[in-house]
Amino acid sequence: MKIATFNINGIKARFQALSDWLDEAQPDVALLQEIKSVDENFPREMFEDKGYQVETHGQKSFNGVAILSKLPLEDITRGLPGDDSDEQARWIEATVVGKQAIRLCGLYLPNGNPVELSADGTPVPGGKYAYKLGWMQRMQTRAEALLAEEIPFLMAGDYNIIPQAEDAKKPEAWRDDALFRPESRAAFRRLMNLGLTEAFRARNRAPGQYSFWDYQAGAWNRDNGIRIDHFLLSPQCADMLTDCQIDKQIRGREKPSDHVPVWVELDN
DNA sequence: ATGACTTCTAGTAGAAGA
Repeated sequence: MKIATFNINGIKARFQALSDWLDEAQPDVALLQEIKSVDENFPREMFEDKGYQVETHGQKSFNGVAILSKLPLEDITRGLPGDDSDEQARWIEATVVGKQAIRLCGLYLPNGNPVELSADGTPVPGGKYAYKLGWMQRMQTRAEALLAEEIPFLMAGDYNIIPQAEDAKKPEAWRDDALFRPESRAAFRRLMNLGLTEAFRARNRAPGQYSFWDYQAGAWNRDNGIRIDHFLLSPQCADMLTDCQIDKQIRGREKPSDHVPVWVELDN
């Protein structure tokens, strides 16, 4: 089963590019982020015509996640548990039913900039960086609950985390950024230290492998990128991993997203 | 260089992204 994640940066602006990529890459499942659309305006028929079941968790203007699947989806839930006051659409779960069922978590982790710190160095409560770290703590709690079930699951999407210096062309430029600060990377490590496998690094140790290039300052032409779109696999899911790749060439096309798809192949 | 691009919503600028 081929499962992909793709931050499309707006479904209206990316419809053609997404459609073309689906036709070529033929993922069984696509986890989408930043659909920037309410559920009613998502062009679901266009994907249903390609054979996908479409489940969205949308929001006006910003954020929004979705799952497209050629295999049946069950037990769909929307929103990351742990804070009923959080209205941002960044999390969707479903169980994809193949030979073995896999619980899918599609996520759009908060960016976290600008970083605002109190005098004691802790994030200012109510600020964007505090929201990011709090969101990651809720994600940790959700991962612990799923691990306790001992089922195959994965958490994939735009993490807005640069895990290591080798995941950025210019790591020094990101030192104080919410994507690379020690607190952000530590929270990502805490997830991995639960026993989750980062699929790309399990298959490829090469530096300079990126999934995002800024629109500005010729970042793509200079290969000035960062790797921030990730798959974390539960132990039972990691057993099935046979491949993980980044569809880098997509970034050089007409009217691209600033992210490219990342995908795993699972033998399930 | 509190910038460059691109998206969204709104309605001619502004917010947000990373």
